[in-house]
This record gives sequence, structure tokens and C-alpha cells, in this order.
Amino acid sequence: MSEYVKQAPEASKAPETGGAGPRRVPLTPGARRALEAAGRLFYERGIHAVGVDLIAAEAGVTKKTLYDRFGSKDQIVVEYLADRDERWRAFLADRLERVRAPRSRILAVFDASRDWAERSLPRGCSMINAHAEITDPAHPAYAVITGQKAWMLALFTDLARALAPRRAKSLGRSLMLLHEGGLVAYGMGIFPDAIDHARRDAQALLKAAVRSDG
Amino acid sequence: MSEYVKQAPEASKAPETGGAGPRRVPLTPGARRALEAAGRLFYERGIHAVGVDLIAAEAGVTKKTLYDRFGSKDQIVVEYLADRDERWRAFLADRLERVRAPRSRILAVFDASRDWAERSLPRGCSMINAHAEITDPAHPAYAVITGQKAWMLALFTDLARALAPRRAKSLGRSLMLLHEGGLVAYGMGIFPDAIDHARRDAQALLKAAVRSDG
DNA sequence: CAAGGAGTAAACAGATCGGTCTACTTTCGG
DNA sequence: CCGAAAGTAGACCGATCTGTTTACTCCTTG
Repeated sequence: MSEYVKQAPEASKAPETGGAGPRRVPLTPGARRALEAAGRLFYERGIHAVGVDLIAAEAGVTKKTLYDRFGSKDQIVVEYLADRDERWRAFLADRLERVRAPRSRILAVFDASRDWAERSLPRGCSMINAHAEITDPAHPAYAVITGQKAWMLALFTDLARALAPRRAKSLGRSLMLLHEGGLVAYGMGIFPDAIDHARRDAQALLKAAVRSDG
Repeated sequence: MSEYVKQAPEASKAPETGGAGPRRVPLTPGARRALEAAGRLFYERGIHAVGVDLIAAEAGVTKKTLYDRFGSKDQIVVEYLADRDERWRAFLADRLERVRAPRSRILAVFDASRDWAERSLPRGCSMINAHAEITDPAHPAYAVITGQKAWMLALFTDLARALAPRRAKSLGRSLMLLHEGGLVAYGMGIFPDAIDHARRDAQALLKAAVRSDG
């Protein structure tokens, strides 16, 4: 892998859709198939374990197309993570739109995570997994990973503010801990229904928080 | 990497020290240095990102010695994880020996994790990280990873039993969630002092659990 | 109709991967 | 004193890795 210099030739335009972050490459049909294949393979087997030749073969695309569109494997990794993040945020936003009560909105995040997790292999959170493989903070994908977690923490904190404003910061962090714990326990198969268990614990936590907040 | 067939030539003896698991190779001076180097490199950079040539060079050992002792890179990975697990259990046992009150013993696990984490790079739990890279359940290291998490869950459940016997199973899982969440949040730098925060949440949880258990 | 964007097919390059091998040296216990 | 264990030094193997290149084919659009 090159030293993070390469971007796709036509990159560095496109409007900001969600959070900040490097790049998005225009998705031609071939690029779209490549990204879909890369996403599946990266998630199932790990990033380092999947080569560009395999991605190209699975996508029914030549390596030239891969490099014409993305410029480097590192950029494919960035697109993979940014794409998953974007999808997750859209999925979650849709779930949250339908719920009004502050307490239910918080629990809806856990429900969304459970449903999201159950629609693919039980391999847990792609950001946590990617963080285990990408150890260099200068890697362009690193910001996507930490940005996703920072966004989730901010979300929990915001949701907590509507429920217990004085304890929002601490409560947000506690919810984050339960949520991350649920994702990991689910991904590693430590015990069954881990995300549901985390949800129940969150529910108890919220009850106590409301009681003790002004 | 070979298909998991290779073990060190002299393997498959040595008494069971801790939990079950595939095997420990006798540690000659060269093998010890190699394992120390491999452990540091694997943890800091990830398993797939570290080659056997680098391990040999950092350990001041030739590749022949590596393969005479371990037989394969896969076996080095197994030794790396089993060694860390063994060390962690010894470290934790020492901490637990000094505490008697059931509630304090549970909190001592969080304290031990915090201290253990702070003595190395903030890269979180080596088992969680390894699980992100080793995706094949047939890999000999997989049992070490899942075995470690199962052991931790059993530990939390046992400790919980002394405090709230009727809720031990559920309480053990809740503690596990907080603990794993703390490890991940710490490893990814999501917010400061994550393990301490998890400890505080565990403390509150224990208070409530005692109140509602027989 | 001409030009350019998107793509296929496939060879190629250089580096690195895990792993093997030969030849020689050092150390130590029976 | 001798043989086995543990090690160094370093060449070597085939496979795979990321990335590049040449030559050609579609298809769309001005």
C-alpha cells in the first residue's frame, strides 16, 4: 500500500452530506460494484486479508477500473468505511424520526443497532474492526473511524440532554459504554442477545437518571 | 500462512496451567525474545501487518530459529495471545487476592483493567483486536480469543453470585458489557478515562442489584 | 461523425509474504 | 570428549501483494 498519497484522479469535489471527512469518489457502475464487493469482503474477512485482485474478481471488474476509480487500496478502504457510516446514519435517522419521547429515542438506537447487526454476519462493528487493523492515525481512514464514534457519542449525549440535562454528558458516556459493549459482545458471540441486554441495562440506567436529575 | 497444520516440532506436552487451549511451545532464550518482539509488534501494528522477517529482526534472531521453535506464524500468533491471556490472569488474580468484600472484588477487576491498559499503548484489548483480524473460527488462535472472553464472563458471573445470587447471570453479563465497552472506548480514545467511567457505572449497578436481590 | 469516458483483457513490475534449506558455530551435560 | 540442542548467516522458493501499462471495445453526446 502506498503512503496515503493517492486519491482518485477526479476526487476532491462533491458536497458535504453528513459529517466532515475526506473524499467520496463518483460511483460509476463499475465503481459501485467494486465498492459493494469490497465492503462485503472487508467486513467478512478483514481489510488486510483481502487483496485488490480478489475485490476485482468478485465485482466482475478489472484492476484497471479499480485504480481508475479509486486510485489506491487505501482509498477503497476509506470509501468502504465512509459508505457504511453514511448508510448507518441514514438507517438510524429513519428510526429516530418515528419516535418522540426522549427515553424511547435513546432505546431506539439500541433497537436500530440490533436490527442493523442482524442483517449481516455476526462480525460486530466495522469501525471497531477496522480500528484493530488500521493502527496509524495518519491513515486517511482513521478519521472516518474516530469520526463515527465521536458522532455516536454526541448523539447519545444530545438524546440524554432531552431527558436529564444536568447529567447529559455523563449519561451519554454511560450509554456509549453499554452500546459499544453490546456491539463487541455480539460480534464476538460472548453471550446471546448482547445488544438486547445492553438495551435493558440502558433502560434501567435511564430510569435512575431521570429520578436523580433536577 | 499455511492452513493451520504446523505446530512446533516439540509441542503437545506441558501441563495445563490455566484454562483449556492449544499449546505452549518450550521457550528457549531465542524463542522468548521472539515472542516478546512478536507480542509488541502484533499489539502495536496488528497481526497481518507484521511479517516474520520483521519479528526475527526485532528479536535479534534468525528466521530459522523462529521456525525451529514455533513452526509457523500462526503458532506464533497462538503463543502471543495465550501468553497475554496468561499474564493478564496472573495480574488479575494477584489483585483479587487482596480484596475480600464481594462488591470491592468486582470493582477491582475494573481497576486492574485500567492499570493493565495504562502500562502499554492505548490500543485496547488484544483479544478484541485479534478477533477483528482472525475471522476463521477454525484458526487455532480463535479458541484462545473466545476462551478468554468466556473466562471473563464466568469470572464476572462468579463474583456477582457472591453479591446477588439470584441475579448473578444477568448481573455478570451487565458487568461484562460495561467492561468491554470501557476497553473499546479506551482503545479508540472515544472519551477520556473510559475504564474509570465504566467502573463508576458498575458501582451504581451493584448498588441497585443488591437492593433488589433477596 | 468524432471525441471522450467507462470498461475489458492481460501482461508486467518490484516488493514482500510465509517458509525452507545448507553450512557452520557455540554451549553444555553424560 | 562427544553428541545433541540452540543458535547465526544468508541464500533461496513460489506465491501473493499493490500498482502500472498497452491495446482494444463499447456507448453516449455534442
